[in-house]
Amino acid sequence: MDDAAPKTRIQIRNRKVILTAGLEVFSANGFRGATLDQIAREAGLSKPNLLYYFPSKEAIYTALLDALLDTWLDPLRALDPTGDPITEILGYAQRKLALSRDFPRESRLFANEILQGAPMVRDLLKTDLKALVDNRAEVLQNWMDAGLIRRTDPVHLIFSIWSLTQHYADFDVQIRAVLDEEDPFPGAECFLDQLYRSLLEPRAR
Amino acid sequence: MDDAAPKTRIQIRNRKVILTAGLEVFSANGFRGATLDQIAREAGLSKPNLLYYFPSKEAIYTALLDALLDTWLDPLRALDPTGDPITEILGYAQRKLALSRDFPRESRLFANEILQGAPMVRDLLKTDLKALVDNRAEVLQNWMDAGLIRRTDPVHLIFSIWSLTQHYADFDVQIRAVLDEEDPFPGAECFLDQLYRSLLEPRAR
DNA sequence: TCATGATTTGACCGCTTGGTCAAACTCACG
DNA sequence: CGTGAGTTTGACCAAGCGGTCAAATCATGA
Repeated sequence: MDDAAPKTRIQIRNRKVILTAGLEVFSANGFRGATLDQIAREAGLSKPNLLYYFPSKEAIYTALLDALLDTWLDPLRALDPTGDPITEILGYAQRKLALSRDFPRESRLFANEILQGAPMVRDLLKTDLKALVDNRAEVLQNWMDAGLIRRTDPVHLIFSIWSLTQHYADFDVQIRAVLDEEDPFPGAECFLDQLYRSLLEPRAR
Repeated sequence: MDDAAPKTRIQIRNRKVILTAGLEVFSANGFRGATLDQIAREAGLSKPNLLYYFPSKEAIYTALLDALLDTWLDPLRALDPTGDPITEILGYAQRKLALSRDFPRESRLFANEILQGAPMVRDLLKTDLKALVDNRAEVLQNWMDAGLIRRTDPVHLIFSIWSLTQHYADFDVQIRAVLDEEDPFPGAECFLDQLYRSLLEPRAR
């Protein structure tokens, strides 16, 4: 954003510590709900010390969001137009689900931001994200036109993968309250596989 | 909660006005992010006047959540064990989607609460919600055992309907940023129908 | 060793927060 | 009209908020 490359080892370490603490606190409380005191306590630093490494609360938040958005969309970018369609789409869903399992706080940070109207990233959604989705929807459309997968709305298909996978991170509390098992992810993997296979595999005629 | 039946017309009207304003503000900012001043402004009342009708900020919030939870789960309760399975499940998904279309703020209020760890409703989830889901999962399981729909995990099936339908309310900003059309709901209806038909309709053998 | 820049912090500031309270106002009803 | 319960609000409070600053401490290389 505004910060050039950090120099000393201490800077690198402390910026990392602060971002980790910020992720913890922002993802659990949203931007407005989080406080610098909470983040400072979580990071084991004093409040003025936070503001020595980041110019403001908002700077910590946007640094997190910026880093997040890239890695978050990588699985979608990785979808290979020359690969086997069903394998590619199922693989995408599984990679996205793995992100929810391994980085639930990142998922909740993003969910909080969108839920509250995406004040910081709305423009990026309309440009970068829209361009990526339009592009990948075209890949899906080509597969459908070639009869390799059944016809359906490609954009809603992408939405459904986002929704179903992120749900297991964002609504974690609800899922664990309802489910008997400890770990919902094996069941989720299996269900998603079955769901998208049913939807996409061309029927014998 | 603590309040008995309101008496005068003014009380009925103002409690309603406050709850409407509270819904607007809480759903857009979460509990911690919302302020009484915002709610008072939205309601057209003074801040001390809010606290004449509700004992605290939290009381407004929990009153909203309590009212919400009931209506939110009605479509699931309405699932008829004696009806046609596919019609019932598709109907449930469509009714839930209609809730997202017609009451997006309620959906976002709930999403905020869950996302932030469900501090106010966690116990209800573990008792009431779990009981309801267990019960409806049994209905689904019976349909599967009878061969009326294909076998799949009934609880993950319910999760998927929640996830896919609420997504259109909770991630509204993202969807509108990506989608070309104004109104995502006709496309969503169609997609969900196709998705669950593919998953559930028994295959010819 | 010292000097210099990087790092850390206690004290503080102006503002917002949820909430209180006494005083004022409104209104139905005898 | 009057009177008492119901309603409204300006002024206020203590706590918490994001952020500042000067002074203290630390680290490092000459």
